[in-house]
Amino acid sequence: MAEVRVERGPGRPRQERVTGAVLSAVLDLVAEHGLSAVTMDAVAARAGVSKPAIYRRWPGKHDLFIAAAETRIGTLSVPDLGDFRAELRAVLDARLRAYRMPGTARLLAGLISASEEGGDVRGAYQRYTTRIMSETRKILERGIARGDVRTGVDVRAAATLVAAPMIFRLVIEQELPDERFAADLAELIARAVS
Amino acid sequence: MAEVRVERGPGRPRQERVTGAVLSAVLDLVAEHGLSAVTMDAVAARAGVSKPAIYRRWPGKHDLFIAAAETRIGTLSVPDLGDFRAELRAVLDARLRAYRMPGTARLLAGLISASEEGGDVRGAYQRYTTRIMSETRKILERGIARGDVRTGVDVRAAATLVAAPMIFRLVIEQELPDERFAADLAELIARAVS
Amino acid sequence: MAEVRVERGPGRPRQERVTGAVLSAVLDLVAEHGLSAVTMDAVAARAGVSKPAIYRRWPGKHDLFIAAAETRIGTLSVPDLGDFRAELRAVLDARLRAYRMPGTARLLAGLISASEEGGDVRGAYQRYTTRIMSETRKILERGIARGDVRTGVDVRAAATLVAAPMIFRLVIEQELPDERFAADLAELIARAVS
Amino acid sequence: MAEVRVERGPGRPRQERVTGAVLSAVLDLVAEHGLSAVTMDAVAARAGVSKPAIYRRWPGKHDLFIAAAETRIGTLSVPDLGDFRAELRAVLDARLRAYRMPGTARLLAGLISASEEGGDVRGAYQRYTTRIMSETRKILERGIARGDVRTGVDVRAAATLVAAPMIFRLVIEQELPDERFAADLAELIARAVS
DNA sequence: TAATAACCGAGACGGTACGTCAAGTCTTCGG
DNA sequence: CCGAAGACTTGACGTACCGTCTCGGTTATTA
Repeated sequence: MAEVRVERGPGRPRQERVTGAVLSAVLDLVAEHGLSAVTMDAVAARAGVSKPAIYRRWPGKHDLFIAAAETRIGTLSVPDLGDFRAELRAVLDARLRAYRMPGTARLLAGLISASEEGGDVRGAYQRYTTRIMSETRKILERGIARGDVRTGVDVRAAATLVAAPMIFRLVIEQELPDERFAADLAELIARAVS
Repeated sequence: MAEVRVERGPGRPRQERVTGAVLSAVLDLVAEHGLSAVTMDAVAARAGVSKPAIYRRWPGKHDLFIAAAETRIGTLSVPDLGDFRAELRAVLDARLRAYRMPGTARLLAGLISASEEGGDVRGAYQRYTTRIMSETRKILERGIARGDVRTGVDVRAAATLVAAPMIFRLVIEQELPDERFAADLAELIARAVS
Repeated sequence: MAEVRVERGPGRPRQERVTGAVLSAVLDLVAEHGLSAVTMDAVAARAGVSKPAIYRRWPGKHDLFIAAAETRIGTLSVPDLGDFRAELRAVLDARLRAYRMPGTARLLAGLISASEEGGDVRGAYQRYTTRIMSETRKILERGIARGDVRTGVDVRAAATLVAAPMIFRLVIEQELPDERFAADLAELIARAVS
Repeated sequence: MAEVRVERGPGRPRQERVTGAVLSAVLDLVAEHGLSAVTMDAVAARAGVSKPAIYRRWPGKHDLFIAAAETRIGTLSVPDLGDFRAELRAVLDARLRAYRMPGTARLLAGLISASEEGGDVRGAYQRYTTRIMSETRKILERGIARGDVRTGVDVRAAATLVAAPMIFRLVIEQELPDERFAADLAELIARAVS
């Protein structure tokens, strides 16, 4: 049984319960009472956990926040549907569902502010944004290979064109994007790259 | 003769000097030392002004921040250049110059977090975002009238498509947009709407 | 009408109304809402007067406070009643009536704190305390001359013995002195000095 | 063995160091620079302690001040000397020494103003004044039992007669009481009650 | 079986910023 | 020059949050 033993030092092991409870406490607080309610004390209280237990896991508030946000992305991988337009719709619809969950606008706002204020948070944040962009780049490249998408298209610029508008509507315009908006976007972007 | 009198109540009038000094102090501090350096005390000290003088003008930190950011937009009005693509480039270039000013990424991040945290800030913030979108809508409508832009295009969605990517690159991807990016965008968007 | 003109420089003369209104405003505020309610703004508002109008008359808050308290002493001069004990009762009764007016405890407390905090208030304050002591010294000296009071008695110490207990009861013990207390005091002091 | 356990709740216990340092900081500041120098920030700095640590122990400035003053009384208990006059001198001399310590006048002034301004300070202040009066009452009652003091004397009034003059001289007359004054007082009071 | 080490909740701690309030000065207008 | 109104500086107030530390006590691994 030694070969499956999880590597572990001496002493009492960390309780998994704590990690999960803290992350959902952050998400709940953001959704219910807004960014300013996400106090370390509030998180600890809500999670039924002590502050040191939190700081043992994340070095600071920003990192915790990003970790909590990360649980909300859900790595969608779009299968080859044989058609760029269809795959684009799949990506946008998946994002639409994610962004329409309660509190997402606040979550993104917190993420942005965390990434700007905290000096040591870049790594975690980069991981987050990269994950957002990657699926789009994949379908674009697949489209180019297939011939759906023009050869000259700059993949990175196009990916930004896909990812940006929905976040913009949510965070800057402060409105919940809807089906209609996703459809309009798909139409515009499909024309842009073909 | 009374009709040209500047409306003014009794008592000592507010000094314009103060308002201006405070707003630039905010912008300077953001650019030089980042969001977390924008302390009310720091702003007051930098502006050579007292804290109460600030709170007389803005109810809280968030409102002040948004007011400061508002001075950075500069209402560009693009003249009719006879061609949608040219006007689009003009808009994107203007924005590019504005966003490449030092500290703009931090400013926008602060703006977003302020708009999300503060309960009584919506008004000022709405004014801000509206101003960003309006010029784009104008050139789109002009293009539709002219025939450059196809009739079926949803103006609002298209305007979002113009405004979003550059802010996204700056604030989410945390990279300074460049000429090349602006050109790519113009090409993509022009194709999208024509 | 020129011959009755009070000597006066150029410009608008001071309105007597203001001085009186300010002094009573201080007394009213102390009596009704306590020491901490005596704000210069509150005084100005209550008196229907502007702050500069107050500062033209008194150099600072402490001086104003002492001036207001001074209006509450009322220079009693006890006539020769032929008997020290009777005159002592007259003095104590007069003081009793003054101290039982509403807000006197607070007034005295403010006076003490003003005299301790303000560096330039000593003069006005000395005038105040001197006035309190003088009548007692007079009846003591009259008693000595008359033979009611022992010759060896130190007048100043005895005067303190008369003045102190009632203020002590009011300000330190925080209780309203009554007839009974005045009578007990008179008895004790009369024995002490005869 | 549980019965000797010091009662202590969970969590990090308060550091006694803090409490002591704060109280002496208050006394030092009063003695050295006067009442107006007793700022919460100054106290915190002087004590090498943070402001919140102070507010955890005392609800406000007034309460802190009174607590600090309380450490200056020192419960003297006069032993039975067989003679009222001697015990009276002992009490007055003890008080004289206490009042001649530097800054005591300011301390008492602050105490009085604190007790009058603060709404929730009565308890602590009552404890303070009671302690001042009690020793005097004891020697009076002992004197009555012994026959030194006449039976009809109202103990409370007489106790006030003992406690009041020295504080009066210090705080109202603003003069340091001396040996001579104590002797005069003892003589007068002894005659008053016998 | 005992020792040891890391965990846990609770909560005090230093530091820093917040937004407010009062004192006293200054500036504008009008009388 | 006086007066009302009110903006201004200065500086203290009391509160909130962050991240750390210190308790008493618990749970696992190692000796």
